[in-house]
Amino acid sequence: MYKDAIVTFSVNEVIEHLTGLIQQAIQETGLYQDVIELEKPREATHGDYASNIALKLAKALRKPPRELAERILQAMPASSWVAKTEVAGAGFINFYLHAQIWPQLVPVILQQKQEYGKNSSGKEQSILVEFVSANPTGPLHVGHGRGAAYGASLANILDANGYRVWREYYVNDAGRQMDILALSTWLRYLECCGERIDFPPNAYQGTYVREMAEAIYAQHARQYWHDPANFMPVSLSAHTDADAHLDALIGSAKELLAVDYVYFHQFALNEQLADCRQDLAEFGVQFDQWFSEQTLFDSGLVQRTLNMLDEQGHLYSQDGAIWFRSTHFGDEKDRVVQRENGLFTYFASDIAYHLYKLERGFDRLIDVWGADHHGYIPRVKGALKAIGCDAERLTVALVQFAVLYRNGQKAAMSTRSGEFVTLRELRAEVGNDAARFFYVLRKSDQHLDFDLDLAKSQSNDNPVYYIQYAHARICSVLDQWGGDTALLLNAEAGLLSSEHEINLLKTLADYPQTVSAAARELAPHLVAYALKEVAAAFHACYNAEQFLLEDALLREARLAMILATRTVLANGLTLLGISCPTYL
RNA sequence: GCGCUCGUAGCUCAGUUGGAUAGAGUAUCGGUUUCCGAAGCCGAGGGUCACAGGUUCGAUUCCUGUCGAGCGCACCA
Repeated sequence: MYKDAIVTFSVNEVIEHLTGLIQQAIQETGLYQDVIELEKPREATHGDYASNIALKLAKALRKPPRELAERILQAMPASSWVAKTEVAGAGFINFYLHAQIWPQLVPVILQQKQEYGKNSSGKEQSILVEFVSANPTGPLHVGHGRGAAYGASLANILDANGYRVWREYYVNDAGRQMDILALSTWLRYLECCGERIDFPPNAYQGTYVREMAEAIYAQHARQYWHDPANFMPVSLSAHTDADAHLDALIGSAKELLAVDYVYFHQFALNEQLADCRQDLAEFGVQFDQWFSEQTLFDSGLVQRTLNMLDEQGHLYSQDGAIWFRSTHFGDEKDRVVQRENGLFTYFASDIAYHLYKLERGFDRLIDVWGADHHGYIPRVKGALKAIGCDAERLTVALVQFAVLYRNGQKAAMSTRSGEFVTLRELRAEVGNDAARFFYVLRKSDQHLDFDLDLAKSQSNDNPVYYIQYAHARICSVLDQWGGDTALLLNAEAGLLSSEHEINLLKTLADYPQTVSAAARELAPHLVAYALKEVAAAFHACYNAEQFLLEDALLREARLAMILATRTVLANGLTLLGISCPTYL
């Protein structure tokens, strides 16, 4: 019986117990309040938990809150968990718990191990998290890195909350940007052939394009050569529209190369996708599926989606294009789905993509987008509504771009110009762990100032080491002890009673609530902050108490406590995709 | 011009159904190791929560306005 009590002990239980006490007291006094709130006071001097119930009731009853609080307290049944109650401040009821309830948590954590902190609130609902989804037209940069770190951590957190999570990367392999990349590669290839090319300024400038061209030239020599005079008769002049010029070049390339154009297109796509995949894998970011935009066209789904919209009367023609009447669904203007030249817009395939996500049976969709796409939300949700889907099932999580600072100045970031810091460079400089942690330490919708010089020169000051150091310290102590950690499950945790010990145990007790809050708010940064709290409580305890004592009972109790601490640190770091080193 | 997101300590940021004396890191200053890892711990100073109104027992939090910042307003993705 005692054993059962141990196994189920949690903060949830404590909170339910306390709200139950309040509930009983309220009924006893003949009052009524449907929702009973319990909060953790900021100040330790305000108890372990506090209720504002009297303040809430005061308004309706037109009585002084302190007087109501006193009445409620009088009627409250006694509890073996509660050491003291008091009325404080404007009319708060503060609860002070017996410190001895917290050590009960230690064997719970030691038993649950990597399961500690998880819950089943997701009820096996399936949820698709789409993130990164950068165009495969060049290396990932540090802005993509933030979306990757956020999305991957979020997916892990949702998984820990009992959702069935599907991680997906949407590959934009069908659009104009890919054509520009294919063209860029071919032009660089012609340079390899010895031609002098007037390389368009709005084509991809990065050195990786040259590298692809060189690889193709090394393998196929002049097989794809064509005389530039045949397709670049006039260079770009002031009165020419740059985009039109680029499109004309793409058209010429397709005409001259014919099927060989597909080779360049595919080569560039495969190359960049492979690079991207490897980069993310090294960053600890894995996907269940890389979803090709092209397949939406090949399967006819885009056309079918537009037909659905058309049948409902949501499409119309104007100026030679076909428009979706998104203004009927909350958007500020109507949007083109098929251009005058017959090509579908990105929006058209995106509607099809979102429809298909729902058709695949996912209960919920989360899109992780760069915050610069926020204006895009109303039209996607509007389109879902228009084809009869529940747009509420889609949540768009916006991630602000990381703003880079180099030499105290904002660093330019443009894929086209090739002036950007890649994710790979960042990882090499500060390490995967520091990068992952730094990315999710901020609320995702906040701008992130990423000082490269600071990150590079003082990577040891990164807060991730504070947490990893706590983990390593524990490993070190347990290692010096040398005993069998499995035996610590039977330790007399009840011997833990010092202020530092209790404080540490409370941070461990809070961890499951953090995991569920992080899922509810789609906020991995909550986990990062909670881990800092755990580490801080541990470091303080470490400096105040000795672990490797002569007294076997107390020694094992404390070792059990730090083993539990290590478990929580490891569980949290794992959610954030950060390693748990045994030494630093 | 319109829309979205923001404005918290010198700096970078937490603070979530509105709660008590607004917190942490960093930087600055002062302590701390014959002892399990000092990448640690303990302490000090540092604030008109951009500004002005409003809602109420109570506002950093909700509403309105002003100022300031970023982003968006394509037959690009």
